[in-house]
Amino acid sequence: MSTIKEVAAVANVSVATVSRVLNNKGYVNEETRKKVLLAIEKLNYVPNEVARSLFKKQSKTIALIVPDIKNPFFPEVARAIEDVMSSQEYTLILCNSDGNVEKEIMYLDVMKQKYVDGIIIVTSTLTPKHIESRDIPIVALDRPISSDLPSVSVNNYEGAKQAVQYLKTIGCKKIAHIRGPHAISNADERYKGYLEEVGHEPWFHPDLVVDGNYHVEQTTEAATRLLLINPDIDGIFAGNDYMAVGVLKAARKLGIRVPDDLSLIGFDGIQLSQLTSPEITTMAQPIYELGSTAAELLLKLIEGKTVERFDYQFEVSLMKGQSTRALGVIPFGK
Amino acid sequence: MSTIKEVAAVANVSVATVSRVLNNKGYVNEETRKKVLLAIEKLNYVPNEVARSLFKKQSKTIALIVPDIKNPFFPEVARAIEDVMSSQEYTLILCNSDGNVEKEIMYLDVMKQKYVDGIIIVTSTLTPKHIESRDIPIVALDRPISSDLPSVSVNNYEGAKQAVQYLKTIGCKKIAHIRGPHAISNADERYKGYLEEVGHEPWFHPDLVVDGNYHVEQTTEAATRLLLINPDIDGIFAGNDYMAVGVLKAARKLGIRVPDDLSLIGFDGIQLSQLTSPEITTMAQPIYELGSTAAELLLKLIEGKTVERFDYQFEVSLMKGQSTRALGVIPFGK
DNA sequence: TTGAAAGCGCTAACAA
DNA sequence: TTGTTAGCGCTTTCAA
Repeated sequence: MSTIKEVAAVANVSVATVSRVLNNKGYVNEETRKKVLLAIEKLNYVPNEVARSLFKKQSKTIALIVPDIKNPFFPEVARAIEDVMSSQEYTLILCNSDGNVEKEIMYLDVMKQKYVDGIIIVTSTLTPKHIESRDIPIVALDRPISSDLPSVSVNNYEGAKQAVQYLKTIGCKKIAHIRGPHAISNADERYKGYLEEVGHEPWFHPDLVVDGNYHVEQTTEAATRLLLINPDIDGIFAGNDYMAVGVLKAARKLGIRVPDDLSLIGFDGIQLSQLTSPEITTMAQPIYELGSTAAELLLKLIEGKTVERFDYQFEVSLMKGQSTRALGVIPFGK
Repeated sequence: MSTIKEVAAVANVSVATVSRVLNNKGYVNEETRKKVLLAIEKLNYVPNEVARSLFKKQSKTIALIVPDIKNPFFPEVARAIEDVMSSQEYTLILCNSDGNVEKEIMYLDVMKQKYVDGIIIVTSTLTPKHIESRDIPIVALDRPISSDLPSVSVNNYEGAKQAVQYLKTIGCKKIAHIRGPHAISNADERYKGYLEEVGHEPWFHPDLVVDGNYHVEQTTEAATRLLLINPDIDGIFAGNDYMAVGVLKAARKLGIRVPDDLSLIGFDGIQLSQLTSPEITTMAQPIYELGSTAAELLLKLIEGKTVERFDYQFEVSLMKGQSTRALGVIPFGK
C-alpha cells in the first residue's frame, strides 16, 4: 500500500498538494491536479483511513448494539441501518449485548476508544447516566432510554389497543394475552394497551395474562397451559410475532384450529410472521423505516446538525393474515 | 478524553514509560508503575485505539461480508463469529453485498483502507484474483472460493444424498427436489447429491427438479405447480429450510397433508425450521461451529500462525422433525 | 530503569 | 498556487 508521500514524490509535488487534490480543498492548478491524479492512478493509491481518523477524530464508523442478532427483529433493522450508513460511506460495527448491562457498557467504552462516531442501541438496562458521561452521539432504538435522549420507536400502547380491538371486532369473546418480559418497556406498554381494552370486561381475569418472555418454547408451554385451563378462550394477543409462533405450535398440539377455534394476533410484522401456516395477523411496525430513521437521526447528530425532533414514534398498522377469523364469519359448531 | 501525554505529565514521567506500563513491555520500576497507574486512574485514561492502529498497522477489527443479514442463516453465523471475535477483543464490521460483485469489491477495498485485519466472506462471485491482489487474510464461509483459499463449509453433496436416502427409507416412491440458484455452489452440490440418489430410478424425470432460487414466494409457486402436475409426489427434498417453508405453504394451500400425504426434508437446520408447524425435518449444518471455526481460522491467519488446515468441511446431520413420516407408518388411505 | 525523539499517514495553518 | 511544518496519540528504537 502506497502512501501520500510516495504519490507526492512521483508527482513531484508536496504532500500538501496531494492532500488538496484528494480532498478537493484549496487552490490547485489544473496541470498539477492532473499530475497528481496520474501518480495516484499509477501507484494505485488509496488514502489510509486510520491516519485520517487520527487527525479528524472521527472514523466514519458507527456501532449497532442489539441484544442478539439472532432475534429475527434485529437483522431487519440492521439491514436498514447498514443501507443508509453505507450510502454515506459509513461502516457498521455489530455488537451483541444479550441485554446484559456489563456487556453494553463494555461495548460503549470499546467503541469510544475506537473513535466510533456514534452508536445506535437497543437496551432496557442502560440509564441516561451511562450515556451522558460518555459524550458520544447515541440514539436509542425500539426502546427509549429517557425522554430527553434521541430515540426511535413505535406507539406500543396504541398498537396493542388496536390489536385487541380488532379481535373484538371479529367477534372474540374471551381474549388472552401472552406478554413479553417485565423489564422491557415495549412489553409493558403492550400489556397496558391490552388491559385498557379488556380490563373492564365481565369475563376478564388476571390469569388470562401469561408470561411468554419473548421466547418461543416458553410461550408454547405457557399457551398450552392457558388453553387447557380456559378452553373457551377464542382470541389471543401475543406480545410479539415470535411468541405468536409459540401459540401456533401450542394450538396445533392441542388440536385447536387457528383461526376457526382461536384467533391469534401478533406484533412486529417481522418476516417470520408471513412464513408460518397460517400466516400470522399482526400489528406491523415499519421496521425498515425505524432502522433508517435511527440511522439518519444519528448521522445528523454526528454532523452537529440541529435536529427538529429527538424522539420519533411511529404508528403500527394492522396486517391481516390468516390467523384471525374473517369479519362476520361464524365459526363452525358455534 | 485524556492522552498519554497528560498521563505522563501527571505521573511525572515520560510518555515512553507510560507506554511501557500500558503494554507491560520493557523494564519499569515498581514504584514508577504505581505512579503511572495512579495517574491513569485519576484521569480515567484509556488508550486511543486509532493511534495504536496507525502505528501497528492493524485495527483489531474484522469484517463479515454476507449477501443479506436478513437471510436467517446469516444472523446465526454472525453471532458465532462475533462471539469469538469479541472474546479476543476484536470488533466485527457487518456488510451486506446482495451477492453483487461490485459491492463485494467495494467493501473489500473499503475494509482494506480501514486497516481491517481480516475478512470473512460469503460469496459466489468473487474469484481468487480479487482476493490475492488485495493481500489481506480472508476466509470463505459457506461457499469455498477456490481450493487453495481458506474456507469453512459443509459436505453439501453427502448431506443431500443422505436427505434423499432418508426419504427413501421412510417409503417415499417419488421424490422431487426444489433447488437453489444455479450460480451458487452449495445449491449445485445438493442438486448433484439428489441426482446421484434418484437419477436412475424408473420414476425419475427431470421435471421433478424445479427452481426455488432460495426464495420463499418463488418456492411456494414452483411447488404448487409441481404438486398440481404430479399429484403422486410423496417426498420433497428442499435445497434449504427457507424453501422448505415455501413447500409447506404450498402444501397447505393445496390441502396436502404433511407428513401424511407428503414428506418434506430441508437443509441447513436454521432456527426457522423448528418454528413451523409441523417442524421441518432437515439436514442440519453445525451453523454455530461453522462461524466460530471461520473466526478462529481467520484469527490464526491474522496472527501469522501456521494453520494445519486451509479448508474445513463439516458433515451435516439428520434432524428429525414432523414433516416426514415416521419409519414404518403407513399413511392413511393408501 | 528511564527519556528523547522519530515516525505511523494524514490534514491544515502558515509562509512563501 | 504551492511547500514547509506541526501535530493527531501512540510505540519503539537508541542513548543515557
